[in-house]
Amino acid sequence: MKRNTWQREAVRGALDANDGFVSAQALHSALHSTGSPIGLATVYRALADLAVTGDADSLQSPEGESLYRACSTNDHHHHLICRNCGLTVEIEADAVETWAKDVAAQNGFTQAAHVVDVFGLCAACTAQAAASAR
Amino acid sequence: MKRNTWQREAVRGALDANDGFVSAQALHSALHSTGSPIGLATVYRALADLAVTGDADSLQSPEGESLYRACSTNDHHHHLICRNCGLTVEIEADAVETWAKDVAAQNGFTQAAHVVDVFGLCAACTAQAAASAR
DNA sequence: GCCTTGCTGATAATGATTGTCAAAACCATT
DNA sequence: AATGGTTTTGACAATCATTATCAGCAAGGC
Ligand SMILES: [Zn+2]
Ligand SMILES: [Zn+2]
Ligand SMILES: [Zn+2]
Ligand SMILES: [Zn+2]
Repeated sequence: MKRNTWQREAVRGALDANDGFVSAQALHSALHSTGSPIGLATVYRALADLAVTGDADSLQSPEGESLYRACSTNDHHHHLICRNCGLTVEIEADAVETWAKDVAAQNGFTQAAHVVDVFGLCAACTAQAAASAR
Repeated sequence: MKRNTWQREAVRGALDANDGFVSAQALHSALHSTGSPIGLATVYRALADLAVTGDADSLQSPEGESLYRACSTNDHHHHLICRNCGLTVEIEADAVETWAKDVAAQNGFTQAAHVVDVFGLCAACTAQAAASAR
């Protein structure tokens, strides 16, 4: 049976407190900075559990790191992510869903899954970059 | 100036000989099995170069490993990949291109890039899986 | 409160990738 | 073809994220 521990709650809470996608390491650091003595391995385990149950979304950063986020819905959706500050916008794209399904079927593929993420610079970071370049 | 070495050619050749996406480690093993004494670090460097120049496509496997492939075109495109045997189909999706651009612009994002990959089981692997399950 | 058993955390282990740097290979020039 | 400045290579160490271990702790049913 699955038990309830304060550690699991702490990780869930830390995820909720973060707006963008964060790594397990970053979340562990954040928890430590608030005085929590939670272990790193436990953070990894909790995040993996949350991802399995659908309570957290996960994706691979372009650098190959696993990032997690507590999204507002557990329905299938995608993300628009600022590569500078991590600001994340949840996006739905029925057109992309059907396209992915169709392209797989047309090529004889089954059990299709897809990875669709958009990375860019948010308006604030764009302005900041322009200012510092001046 | 960039020099031409047999190592670079060997990596390019090994990539061409492989139909699907392969990891640097796998490519190094493949080269070794043919008797090539090329070093692992060199394979990593060559692949990084090929990716920068656009001669190779790269993506992150769902497990976070960097995979490379020599595609038939250096134009922007995406991939449908068999997660069992690695069979890869190059796919174009103008609809997805415009969608990605639009969704970024509508949210004030600039310098947008996107990651779009479809993973599944190819027809052959699907049949094989069905047979072994019987 | 007791007991069973899942959970935690310090630490070691793993595995991919990158850094180091002396030796070897390129290549324009002589 | 030999020379020399520069780049590239490769063996190895170093990093870094993630996972495995495993003894001790604690959640929850009794
Ligand atoms: Zn931003
Ligand atoms: Zn989708
Ligand atoms: Zn296949
Ligand atoms: Zn595209």
